[in-house]
Amino acid sequence: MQPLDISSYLGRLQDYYAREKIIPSTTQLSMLWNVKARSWTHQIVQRLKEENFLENAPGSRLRPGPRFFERTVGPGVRAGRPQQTADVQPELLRIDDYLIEKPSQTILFPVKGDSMIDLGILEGDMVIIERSSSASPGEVVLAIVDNEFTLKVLARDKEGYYLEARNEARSKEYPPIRPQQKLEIYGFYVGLFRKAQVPAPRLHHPGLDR
Amino acid sequence: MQPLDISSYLGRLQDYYAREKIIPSTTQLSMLWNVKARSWTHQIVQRLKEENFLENAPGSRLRPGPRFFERTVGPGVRAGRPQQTADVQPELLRIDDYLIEKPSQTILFPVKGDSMIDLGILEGDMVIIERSSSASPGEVVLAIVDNEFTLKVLARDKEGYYLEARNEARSKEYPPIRPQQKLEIYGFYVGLFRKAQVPAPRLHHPGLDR
DNA sequence: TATTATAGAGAACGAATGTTCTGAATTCAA
DNA sequence: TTGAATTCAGAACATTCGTTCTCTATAATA
Repeated sequence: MQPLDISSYLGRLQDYYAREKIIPSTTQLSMLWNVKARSWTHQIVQRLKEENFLENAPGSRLRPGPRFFERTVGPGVRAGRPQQTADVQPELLRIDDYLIEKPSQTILFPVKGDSMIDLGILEGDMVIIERSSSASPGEVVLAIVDNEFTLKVLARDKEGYYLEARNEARSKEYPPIRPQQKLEIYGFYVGLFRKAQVPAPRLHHPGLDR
Repeated sequence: MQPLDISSYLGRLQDYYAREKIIPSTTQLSMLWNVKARSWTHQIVQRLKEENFLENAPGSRLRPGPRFFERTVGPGVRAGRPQQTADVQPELLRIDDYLIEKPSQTILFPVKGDSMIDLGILEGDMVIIERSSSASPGEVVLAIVDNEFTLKVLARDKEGYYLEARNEARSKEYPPIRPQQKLEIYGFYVGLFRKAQVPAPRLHHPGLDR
């Protein structure tokens, strides 16, 4: 029921917001969208508000609405190609919602070292930690050992709780950690995210290069 | 050199921003700060800009500056921990900002298989793909081979472009893929995120359990 | 006490803002 | 071909905007 194709306007605005972190005024939106009349820009904004991509902040300014940060999810990377013709409603996902359940108790930590490489946790990754002073064996936890944060798997045997690394290839370098007195748990691992490091730009590649 | 104690103003503004996700106008800032004169509000804003807590967005509006999201870690939490007093704890909602530069050209794909495990890309991860029909050798790309999406490393030799897996342990199962005719690139990998699978809940663990 | 910098108020102004109204051009089904 | 949406443009308006200027309090300093 939206005869006006709003998606191209929304896309431009989303890209703008990613750069500038602000929703501009109607006047500037007109320039961004190449719309001559502010009244028409206003109209488009109304549609975007109806669809919850935008909403009014105090002072009648605009801010991103609940759906503004939705990202489309494609099919599994080994499944078939997406059906172009069939108008399948694309699945949408908000990364933040997906990853974080309790924002107030969630903290991000950059990963150092390769002790958890077998779980696909690499140096430079950001792990998402939910604060908790307790955990169960088998969970990945952020513990405080010797005044340092360390991410390990919580384990337990007859002697009590201890911490295990997950790096089979270099297991000798990461022996189990048994706390001298008490084992302090800072939180448990709920997820991670990673920004690909840009490969060194290789110029002069005609053809397939970007 | 700042005789004016700016921190209380900043604090009110930070709280406001956490609620409303927007930096208000001078007029509304005056109300928020209980300042009668917009000129004085303007002055305070200038100081905040000098200290990089605020900055000007296009259209002479305000947006958070680089230091706006600094949070002071409470002394109780610190207690000799390896952390500075002031740490930049990014807003959790900004994971999306961190990962995605061009929202309109970005699509998420769930990963199936373990062909890229050496790069820490596991089954069940969500990879972030930026659309592009070209790429450079060495980049991780989402290509279309035999009508299927596949995530591989783009490589090139004298015979042309081909795709490589990254799974040393099972390299025989993932031989290089040489396209029969043309190699279609769908986009390139810019990052990923992962939700930890919850371990089977083990009940009745007194003490350390949650 | 006299001086001076800081903290705050008030008025004023042009520019930009959000919004509304009217009216064309275009599309599209009846 | 008629008529109705839809899409866009232009003008208009009251309000708010950021900014600047001048003018008091207050506090600290000499």
